[in-house]
Amino acid sequence: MIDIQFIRDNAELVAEKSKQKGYSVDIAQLITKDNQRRELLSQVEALRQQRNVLSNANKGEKPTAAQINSGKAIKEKLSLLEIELETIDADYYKLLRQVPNIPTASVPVGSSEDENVVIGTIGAPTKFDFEPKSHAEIGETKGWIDRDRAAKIAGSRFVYLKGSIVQLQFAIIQWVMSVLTDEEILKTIIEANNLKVSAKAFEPVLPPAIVKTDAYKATGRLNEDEVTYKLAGDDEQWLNASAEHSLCNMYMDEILPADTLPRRYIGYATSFRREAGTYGKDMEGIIRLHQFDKLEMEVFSSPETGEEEHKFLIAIQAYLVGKLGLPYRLLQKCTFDIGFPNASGWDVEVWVPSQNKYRETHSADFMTDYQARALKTRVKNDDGNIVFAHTNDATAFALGRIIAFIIENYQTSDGNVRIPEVLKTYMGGREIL
RNA sequence: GGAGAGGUGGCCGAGUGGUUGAAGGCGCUGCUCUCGAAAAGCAGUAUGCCCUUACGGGUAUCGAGGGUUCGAAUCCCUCCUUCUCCGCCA
Repeated sequence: MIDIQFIRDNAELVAEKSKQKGYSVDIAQLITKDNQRRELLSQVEALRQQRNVLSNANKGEKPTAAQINSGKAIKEKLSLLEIELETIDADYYKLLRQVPNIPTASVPVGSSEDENVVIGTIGAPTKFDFEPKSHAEIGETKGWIDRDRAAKIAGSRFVYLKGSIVQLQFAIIQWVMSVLTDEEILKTIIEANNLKVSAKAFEPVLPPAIVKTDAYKATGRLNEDEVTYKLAGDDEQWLNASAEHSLCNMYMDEILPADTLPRRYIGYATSFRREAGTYGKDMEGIIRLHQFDKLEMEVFSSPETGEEEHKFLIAIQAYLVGKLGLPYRLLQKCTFDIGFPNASGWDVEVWVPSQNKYRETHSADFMTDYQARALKTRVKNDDGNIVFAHTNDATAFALGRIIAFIIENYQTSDGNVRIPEVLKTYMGGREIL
């Protein structure tokens, strides 16, 4: 949610920025409801005051009939106004929640994903002196990916992953954990990118794979129609569509002392997505499945360091992909593409030989205080002031997809796949998958 | 899954219908005392929202939501959750 006071003071700006993100919001209507709400609220509170005065007047003694009658009169008036307030409240919050976050100044304005800006291209597209195969082809030949039997057991868009690539997945996990918990490595990334953040290590987390409705809604990421699976029965519970969805709400309704920030987490979770309406090349192999494993970074920080943490997470993503030896490019997403709760968003796209183009593997999302306001995650400063925290999340690796792209970029003419240098120690020193 | 007992402020803990936003203790902050510290004494110490330039005032919150009542932390209902025992299991 956005600060209502900010909307009152900057109605036109908010309307304009919402439009740039591709959302139409009736700010005028929101302001009207806000005024009505406050008017009614003061009436209700005045009545409640009368009620409190009356009931405090004769503590310990029996009230007179007259007192009871006037109490009853207040109660009747109050209940009518309270119902009215409830209705306006609902309208007000519904409108308020429709207002997306305001992009930061550096976000390019654009009206489609074509207007995302390529900030840098690192490494050249992999060259082969043979016709490269798709990861799906290689995976099937090697017996690494079995979609047919998974379809029989689980349905479409599930797989059995088998053999070496399973070990590869665990090698990636081990490597990422070792990088993100090593303050010396973090320091080198910070210095190389001229960032003003602490080198505090990330804490590894295995978060719940299931999220309750209220907690999920507060993240702003619950998408019932296209993404999120609801558990059967009466339980108000959903399957996690990303580790982020049970990480970002970890401190829901809490106030964090400023000197404990930033709090950085590296979460690992199996993620589930409906993927309604997707089609085409991405359906091949393991690029887009209903179930995949993901390493996700999440950072809670003070407002002062939120944007710098965002840059830090992007720098870490670049470090990780670079160390893996994959050709990639860095994309700053335009206003249209950054997403509803985002103030800024960047993607990493890795070169995919079989598709002859770069495909998204990572995204970094900076929410300013937008998500924290809905979650009521706050920071208590040393001077006692309380403000909303800033939240950042960023992919460390979406494992299915990154494995697919490693396979494609590291394939050899004899049909094998080399193991990236940084992962060899986690694969028993082997050279070939 | 079954049975029982709980959920009160940063923490412990009192409180079963009327100055209880909440005793008392701990912790924390400030002041007094001291060369300094400790001890002691005094004062302060939750969060949201509304009004207010400010000082301040109002209102709500005792796990969450609803109900009863002139009046609810206290009574009733539903849900969530913690602990203990049993069952089952990795």
